[in-house]
Amino acid sequence: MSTELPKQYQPSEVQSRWLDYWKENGYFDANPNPNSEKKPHTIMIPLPNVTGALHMGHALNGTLQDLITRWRRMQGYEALWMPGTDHAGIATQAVVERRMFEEEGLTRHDIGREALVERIWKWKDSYEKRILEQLRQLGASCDWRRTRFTLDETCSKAVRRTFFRFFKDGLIFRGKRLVNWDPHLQTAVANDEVFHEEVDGHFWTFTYPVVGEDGELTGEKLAFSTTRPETMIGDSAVCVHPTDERYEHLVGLKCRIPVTGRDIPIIADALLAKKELGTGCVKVTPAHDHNDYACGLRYGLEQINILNPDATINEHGGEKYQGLDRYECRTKIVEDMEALGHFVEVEDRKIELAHSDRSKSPVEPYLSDQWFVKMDDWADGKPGLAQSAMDAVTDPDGKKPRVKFFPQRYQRTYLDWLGEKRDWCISRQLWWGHRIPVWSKQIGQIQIESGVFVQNEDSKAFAGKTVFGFLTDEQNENVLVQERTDATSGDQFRYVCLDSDDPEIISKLEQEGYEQDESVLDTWFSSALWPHATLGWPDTGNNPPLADGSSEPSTLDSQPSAKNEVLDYFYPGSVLITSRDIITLWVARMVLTGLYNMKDSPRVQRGEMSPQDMVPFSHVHVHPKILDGFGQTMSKSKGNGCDPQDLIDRYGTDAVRFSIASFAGETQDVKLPMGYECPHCENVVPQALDGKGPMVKPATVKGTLRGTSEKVLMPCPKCKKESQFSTPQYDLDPAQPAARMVSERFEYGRNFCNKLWNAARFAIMNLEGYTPGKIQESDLRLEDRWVLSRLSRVTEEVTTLLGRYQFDKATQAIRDFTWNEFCDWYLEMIKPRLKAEGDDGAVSSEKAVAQRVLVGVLDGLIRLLQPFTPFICEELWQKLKDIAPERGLFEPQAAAESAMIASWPELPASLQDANLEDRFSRLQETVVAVRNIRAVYGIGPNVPVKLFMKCEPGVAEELQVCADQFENLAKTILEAAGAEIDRPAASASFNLKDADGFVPLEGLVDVGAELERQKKEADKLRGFIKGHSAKLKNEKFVQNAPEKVVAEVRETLAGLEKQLESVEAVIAQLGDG
RNA sequence: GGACGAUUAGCUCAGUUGGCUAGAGCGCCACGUUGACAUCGUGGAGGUCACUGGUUCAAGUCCAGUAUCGUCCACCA
Repeated sequence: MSTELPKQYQPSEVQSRWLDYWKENGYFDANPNPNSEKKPHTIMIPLPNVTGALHMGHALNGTLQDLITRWRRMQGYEALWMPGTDHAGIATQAVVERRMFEEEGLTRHDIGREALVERIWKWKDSYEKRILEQLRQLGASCDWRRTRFTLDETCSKAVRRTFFRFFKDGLIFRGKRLVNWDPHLQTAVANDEVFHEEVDGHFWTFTYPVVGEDGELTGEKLAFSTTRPETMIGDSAVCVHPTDERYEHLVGLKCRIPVTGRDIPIIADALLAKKELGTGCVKVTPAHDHNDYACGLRYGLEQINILNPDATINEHGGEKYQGLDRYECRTKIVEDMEALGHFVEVEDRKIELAHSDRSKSPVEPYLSDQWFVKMDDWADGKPGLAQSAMDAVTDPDGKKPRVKFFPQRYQRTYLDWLGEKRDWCISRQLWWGHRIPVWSKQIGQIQIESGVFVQNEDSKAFAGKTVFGFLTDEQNENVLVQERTDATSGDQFRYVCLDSDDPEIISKLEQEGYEQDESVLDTWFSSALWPHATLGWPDTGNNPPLADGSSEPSTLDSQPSAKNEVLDYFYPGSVLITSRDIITLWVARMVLTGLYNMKDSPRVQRGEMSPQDMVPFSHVHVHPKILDGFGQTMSKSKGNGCDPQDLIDRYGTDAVRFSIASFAGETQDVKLPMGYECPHCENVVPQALDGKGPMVKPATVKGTLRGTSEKVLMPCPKCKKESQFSTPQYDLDPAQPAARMVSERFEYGRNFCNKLWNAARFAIMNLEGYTPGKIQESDLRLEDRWVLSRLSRVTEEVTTLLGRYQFDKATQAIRDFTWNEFCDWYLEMIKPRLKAEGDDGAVSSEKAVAQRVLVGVLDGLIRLLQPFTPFICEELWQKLKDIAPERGLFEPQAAAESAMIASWPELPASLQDANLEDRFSRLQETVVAVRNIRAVYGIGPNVPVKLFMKCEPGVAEELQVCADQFENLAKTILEAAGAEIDRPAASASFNLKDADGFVPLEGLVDVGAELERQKKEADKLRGFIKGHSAKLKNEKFVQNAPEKVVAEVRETLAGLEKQLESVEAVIAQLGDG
């Protein structure tokens, strides 16, 4: 039989083979299994955006999810890891629009809604494919059959139903919101598409005349400052601080805007006005400033929009200003104010002005109509959506919290944000996304008295918005009709909300003059539904279709009633693994929509679960972020990202996974110094800070990547030859040489895999003649018992650590065991037995035992490692199966078909033997001490030395038992051990806690050097002794410290003194010559 | 501005409820390639635990403050 394994682990050969094997065998698939002992374990992927390829953050996120999924699967759970991608409205549309503009000079208005959406679908198809492939390459054991996309039919149904339910429950309202308006492109831009730039501006101070209670000017003037005088047209108030004595007497009066003649109230608001700033008085323009808007809501101020979409002044400017550009208007107003005698002064000032990323032109805060979901509680005190999600974490009923954060500190982020209960603006003026399922037409108009709101019983919930009437179309349960009046314009509308995409209903509506809302829903609206939508909700009568469109066969043939078994079985989910930046936007919303939508699901109706328990996951693990070598977030705009594929190709998937897991601790983000390896000369060019080195600095304009496909070629600083520099932002041109990313930190994982590989290689080479058989306790040697004790302990530890999501510690525990215990000691110690020949060349009985324990331990180790490094484990598992298909500790059993479906190791705790481990460390310390002496005196490893040990008889006996190991591990003959031993002449010595060792080195020992060495040792001991005895002399310590601690110090001190005594004796002898 | 986190060896990080001599990996130095592994082995050097106070018998660990760095959120008349 050939057991030839290459000397080095070759990941690329192994990886594709096992990916196919796992897939063919359906090992990743998870199916409802309610009638078996198996329990479900559900993880929903934090759906990656189809904006671009995956980066290192995804690699970390994916590795951890796969680790947990594989672990739980081995533990016997029906483990589902649900994959899928997010349409990512703004980001994706922006990238496609930008590319289209740069390559073809086209804007979306040139090609129209339908054509743009079609183009984005094509983009989505290509990137979704790439993303899923990247995940596969990482070894992700997702149930790929169930892959979902937020715009697919299953998810769309969930979106429509949720919106409809919200609408019906009065949770959806229409309101105004200030958006960042790009007048050039005539579109709203998201916050992250806005950059701030300092521009030269002016800071004017003007006055408004005060109007008395009789409506006449009092002669007093109120001074204020502004950088945007044109917004005067839209002022609704002037605001001062409530405790500002200068203005106290004016609050409640009005003042007049000189250029329009309109009177506005003088109000006092502590949040808006700051006494010490400027004149202490500020004008309030709710429709054109974010702070003023909030103030306007607090005081019920009129919101006056003064701009047309192209940023010219609208009808509110009156004859004088209407039609002027906002900047022309600014000049005009300044002139007019001056002419009217209300100008005080002007100074030049640098102003931080918001600019649109796309058009690079200034954006204006612009009041627009938007849809909202109410987050606040109900007027009657019934908890609203936000409160329900908070309760799931804080557990007000004193039961177990239903959602728990790991690490716990992150629950604060979640609670603080939800606690604000801010209404959720769900509409976006985009074309890529779920269209808002509401059709409307205007049915009239009523006059609304300026500045006064029409109040009704929902006033708290709908502050600033008004609801009139609520009709339901009784013939269609999926049609809701509502009539509402716009609180600012007085326009009356009838809205029709549909939970249907039935073209017949829609065309009927449109015939009657109804138009569908142009906006689409916020991306987070659909991703909030991810945990239940992917499982087929709201369809509770059928299993969700699989990704290829086929339907999943029922697993419950006996059950005649149709039901959605998938949703029933896998919801509520188990754990969400994500990064901290979406705790609010995503995690919080998944909890609240999950509770809301699932509160009346079949399991609740059947009484199996309470509505409060229908949370999407019971654990949230928040993992660290990946940073570059300078501690900066990796981002597109900085160009410092890394495609995980570079690392996978270079180090192997398992190495990348293992390294990543070892980085994932509870506190620190992961700093990854990276470099680019020149394909010509292999020189590694370190990644430099933004713009200061050979880092790929993608062509940027004002801080943002131009998402073009242009290839950047850069010369290597050493060999001067050009190559592409890899980045996740570009697809590498295969025709050009590429400098791909490397990072020393991944050698950790690569080296570990290689070590494991070689340990297994050694085992396999020594398993010739292996026969399965029961391992008798009495046949076990010291090292066997020790390795089993250690394996049992480590297994327990890793299991606990994974349960707490402490991946760094789990990784370290496994590595330490594998390398420093299994390889360094156990394998070394069993070599003699493996070499022992039996009679007639047959396998000797001691060899047979060694083989059985070895293969049993290796088997356990591979299983322990499978979730971390699945590929190498599968490879070794299969190799091991060829030579030892039946194996195991104590009782041999047939090995599982695949490592990934083998059971998670559980070793009896009775194997753990602290006393034996202590004895073993004495052996280790002795061996190390002898090796040390060899190193110090330059005695080669093959020159035999003798060892004398002075110690208690009991210790001596234990040393004698493992005497053969001294020879094996240190080429050392234990000549004698016991209390009566004296230091042989011309020997080097060492001392342990309970023994002194002497190695006679006739002719080899340099007395002077040895004396030096021992003196140094004595000094070290004296230092420790001083510290310890000082403690004991301190009465307060002896009085106050726990007895146990005092006793420990005494014991240690005694030991140290004894050791010092031995060393001093040696020194005395050496001194004598 | 608010919240959270970090600051320990040249680098990247561990360090449990305060308690024996503060650890690991990489890098460095010396030695070592005939049988698992040079992606290796053996041995070694290397730390004023950011700073200043405080609590305590005892502080890397707890408290207060300072400095620097980072993340998220809010915002910048």
